[in-house]
Amino acid sequence: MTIVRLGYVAMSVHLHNCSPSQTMTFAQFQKIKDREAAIKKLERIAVSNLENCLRLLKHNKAHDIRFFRLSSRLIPLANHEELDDWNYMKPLGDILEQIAEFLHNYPMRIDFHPDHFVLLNSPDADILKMSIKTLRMHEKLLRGMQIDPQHRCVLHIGGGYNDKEQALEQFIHNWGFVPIDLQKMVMLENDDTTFTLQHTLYLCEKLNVPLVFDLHHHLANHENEDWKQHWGRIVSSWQHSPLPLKMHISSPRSDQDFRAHNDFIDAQMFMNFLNEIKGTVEQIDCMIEAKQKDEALFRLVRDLEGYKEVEFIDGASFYIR
DNA sequence: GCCAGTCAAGTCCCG
DNA sequence: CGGGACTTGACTGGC
Repeated sequence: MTIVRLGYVAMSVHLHNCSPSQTMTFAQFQKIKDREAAIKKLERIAVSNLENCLRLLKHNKAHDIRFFRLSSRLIPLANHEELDDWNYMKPLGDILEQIAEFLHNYPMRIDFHPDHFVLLNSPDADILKMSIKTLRMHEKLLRGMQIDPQHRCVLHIGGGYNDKEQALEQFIHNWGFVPIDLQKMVMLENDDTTFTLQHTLYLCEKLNVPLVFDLHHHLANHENEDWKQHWGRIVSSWQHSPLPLKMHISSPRSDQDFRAHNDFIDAQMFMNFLNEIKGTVEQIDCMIEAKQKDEALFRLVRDLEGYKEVEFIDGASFYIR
């Protein structure tokens, strides 16, 4: 028997005017002559994004959802080199406190997936530096929400740079330059174009990092490997984590456009997977990555109600026997 | 009010 | 080596 908990990504198709990713580009920023006023505008956007996050968390509570990925675009231009003097955390104290209080009363697994330009294996020192800076922003936000930062940021390994083996070694080299507290935040995910499950396992085992298995990516990018042969290693990568094993679940948009995310999740595909792994872990948290966001989660729940081996605990988690 | 184009970022592909 | 595609959601500008 295994407990399965479902989550979704960053925004809701049901909540209107509730984007947690409102933004301002650097070009727009520069057009505002009064720099102080421009920074004030950035701060208003960031506060609004976090207020919308709180609305989303309340929406999650109303639907029993206890697993959620926050947008990584909460603070526009937070890491821009021209805004180094801006203390972006200063105006966020109050709203972060409100989120912390909400999460204290309704515990939820919160994590981040920093954008794909956070590259810890870059051979370019400036890109590595910027990546570490972005991880630091995530760490500050987690602290502000009073969330233990351990294993909250899922990253891809990074670029292939014409030599994957070398690129993996570069990751290990660069890891030494990542502060220990930021190392602890990281989880690694197999990607759909470059680094396969085996590549990712190699790094995860070497660096003691949990592996977030993305089944869809694996199907799009593998070298004759069967994920089932490696499942035990995936589970083991979580043995020192305070959090349950985490996965990404998505369905292909079409055979022609296989890598793109579908609006919804194919329930039969998901059940086939769960039937393979049930009993191997106590609990598994599945992040639903679908274009229709929370609606895809709700539809999946409805579809799963038809399976006899599924017994629902609440609106977003169930036992599978 | 809608649709097409633009904006961020770094990688990768093509010529 | 340079330009364009890729990806994603938000936003801007034209009509």
